[in-house]
Amino acid sequence: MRLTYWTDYSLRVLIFCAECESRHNVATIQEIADLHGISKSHLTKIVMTLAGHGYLQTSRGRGGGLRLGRPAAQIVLGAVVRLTETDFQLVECFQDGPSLCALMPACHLKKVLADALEAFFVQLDGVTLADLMNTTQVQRAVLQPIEFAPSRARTRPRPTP
Amino acid sequence: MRLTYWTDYSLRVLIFCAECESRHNVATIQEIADLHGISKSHLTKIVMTLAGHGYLQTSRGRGGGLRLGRPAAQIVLGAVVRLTETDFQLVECFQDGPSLCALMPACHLKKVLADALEAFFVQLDGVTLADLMNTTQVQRAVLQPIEFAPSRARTRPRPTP
DNA sequence: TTAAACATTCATTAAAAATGAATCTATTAT
DNA sequence: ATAATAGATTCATTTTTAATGAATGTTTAA
Repeated sequence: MRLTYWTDYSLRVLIFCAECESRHNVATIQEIADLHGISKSHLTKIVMTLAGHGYLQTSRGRGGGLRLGRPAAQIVLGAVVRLTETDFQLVECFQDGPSLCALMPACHLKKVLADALEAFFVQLDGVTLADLMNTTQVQRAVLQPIEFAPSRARTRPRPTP
Repeated sequence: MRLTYWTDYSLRVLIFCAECESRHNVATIQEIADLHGISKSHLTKIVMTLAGHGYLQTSRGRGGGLRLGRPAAQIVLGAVVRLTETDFQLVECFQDGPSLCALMPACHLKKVLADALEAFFVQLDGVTLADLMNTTQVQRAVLQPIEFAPSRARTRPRPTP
């Protein structure tokens, strides 16, 4: 039960751009990539997805860069996550088509889990990018990237059952 | 944003056992494995985890098998999923220790996502195994495994962004 | 006209989940 | 007793897919 780093970075890009926006600045892919210690080309793909759906406006050439495609207050987190995350098949029975699980179409599990997932998004739908920015600390982080982001710790500990 | 098949099968085992329970039967790992087309040894590990936490009682030897460790009405889905799913790090900033994301500890993202996750579980905490069994269709599926479970379709389509 | 910055394509790596083979141990029906 | 049944354990492997970067192309403004 994770979100992907794709989604993670998508959100970070938006947060970064929202802060730049408030300073009437443009952000660049390079500087965001540097801030988080990932490659420009990888982050570009993430940016392109966001731009393709109107969350960002990009401009090329000198002085180019990224700005929000709409006001931060109109960027709903639930919508972003639904976009960047592509796989919501919580369990097998979420799949369309002929039932794969031998218990299907018997049990209520699918509906129960779908409701839970819905509750997850209802919560996120109540938050906009602007809500995330109500702190001066973000500003500081964007203004002065204090330390280079260390290499990610990717270990997912699985406690012995 | 998936649950693991580990969790999926865990739930199926409980559903199966709940149905057997209502018929004063014991289930065996072998028959559940056969029903879903997976190996006995793999399913055994899943069963052992559930048994180790009191959700199942196992008995060896002839006539042995599985029964619920407590009444179905007392088995809360949220608790089961919290047990079987081991990784709830939605995004990197969920990690303990020194902040990895350069925006930390600035933004509210962690709290927002944690709230959404909480909403997910609140929903699941409102459902018990017994709630899943309120259908005669489950009974039928357990009684007459009509067709052998086909090999799983594991493809996760990722729509081109 | 050059440097900056977005854009695209291709290939690779790494992390984890998913899974099974083989084997051991306990229990009970005969 | 003992053979058959069924859970329990260990070890290794396979699959999947996310994560990532190299290399290269295209646009635009200074």
